[in-house]
Amino acid sequence: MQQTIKIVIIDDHPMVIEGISAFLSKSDNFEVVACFTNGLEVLEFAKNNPVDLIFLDVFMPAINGIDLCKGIKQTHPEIIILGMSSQSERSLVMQFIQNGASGYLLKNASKEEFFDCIVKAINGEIVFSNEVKQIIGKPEISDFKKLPSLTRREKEILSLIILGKNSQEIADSLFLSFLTIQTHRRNIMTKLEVKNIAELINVVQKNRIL
Amino acid sequence: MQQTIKIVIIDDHPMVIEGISAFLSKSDNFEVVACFTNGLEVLEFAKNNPVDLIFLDVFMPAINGIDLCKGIKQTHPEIIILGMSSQSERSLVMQFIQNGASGYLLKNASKEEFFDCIVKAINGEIVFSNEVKQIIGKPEISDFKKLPSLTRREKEILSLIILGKNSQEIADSLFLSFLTIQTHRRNIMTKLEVKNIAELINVVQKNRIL
DNA sequence: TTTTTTATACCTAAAATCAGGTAGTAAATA
DNA sequence: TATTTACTACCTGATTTTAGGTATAAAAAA
Repeated sequence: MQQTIKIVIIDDHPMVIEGISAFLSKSDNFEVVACFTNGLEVLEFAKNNPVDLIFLDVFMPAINGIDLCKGIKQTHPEIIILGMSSQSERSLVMQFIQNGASGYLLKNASKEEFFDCIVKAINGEIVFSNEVKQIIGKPEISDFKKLPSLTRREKEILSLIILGKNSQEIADSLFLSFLTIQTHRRNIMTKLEVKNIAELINVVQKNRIL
Repeated sequence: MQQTIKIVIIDDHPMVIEGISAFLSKSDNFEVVACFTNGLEVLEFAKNNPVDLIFLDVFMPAINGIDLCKGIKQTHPEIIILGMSSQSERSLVMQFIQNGASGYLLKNASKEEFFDCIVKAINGEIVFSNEVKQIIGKPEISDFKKLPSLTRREKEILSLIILGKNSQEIADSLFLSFLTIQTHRRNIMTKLEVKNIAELINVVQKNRIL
């Protein structure tokens, strides 16, 4: 008989914490040793306490789940991390795995999926809940292109475009020439390979640029 | 001593159901009589079983929470409905209340907020979790304008615009004249009071048109 | 130090949107 | 039945975006 698996849950929703805890308490193999609604606290906790596995909500107000995953893995590479979110994009899941996570679950996963994923992840597998499997099973062409990086100025202008400002308004508010804005605008759209504002907004939202 | 309050939970996330159930089981006053991940089943259940209060997730894959709320209230006006979601917009909460809901909670609400809201809602109050109170406390001008209704054709064209199609592409795919699309386009933008595509997309997403 | 990136600015021209108008037919509603 | 709404289509003109080019100075990176 092996030891219990020590689990930490990080989610800004108390009810989700309560829900996962309730799930896991039904098995003697799992022990929830800590829960945090603020992601950063886990780093302190892990220094002083053994942790086997972390459930990590990807969308939290204070810190980005992807960055937190990276941070945890840097100081505690032995901890298994499973990402969670309500909806998901293929590219997001991939980014997460690339930052050291061992798997990704959608929050609509069943109890069985949770159990199954924990066990497999502990054994070194990369695991996904069923719906995530479907998502990552349908790769889009766009997923293979690595995202171009926008400069600070480009992001600044992009955010104003998305708010609905036209080039002249952006020029006025940034004290730049209208023509400069046109240039940046063209560079942004060329980089992101879109041909109009609607596509631009779609790409930005899908890939969480900004 | 009054009877227990019979509660139904509707959410497509098993873990959220588990979480709320765990919350509520800590008080003898509450009894979770049923849970559904598919919203429509509740209508059938309510025909044959007494229900005092329903927790209703607003965003579910099959049916829209707002419409479901309306549907439940039509056949069972005596049932208290509390809406839930992870994030929220003022206009959404308002729509929900207008459709007969007795309150709205964000899913990051604490156990205490849940208890408090249930009791007050049962006593006839309209209740909001703390964060929702903040949201609805900051009314925007746009919230006071009631949403104009778009026709079926307009919605169809709107969805294509948002996908990034231009007028000619939309005309081709719907077998209509380019000029007809221009007219619909103008009508849509006039109705929603926006002056370009970016603003259009913002309004559509904010108000969950489509 | 040389090269590349970033930010700036201008020119021209095509394409698309935005904004105003009118108008006929069919369907739904009062 | 009369009226309104929805859908269709066209005309004109102004504005804006899209797309191609070039170019310079400063900053950052190799």
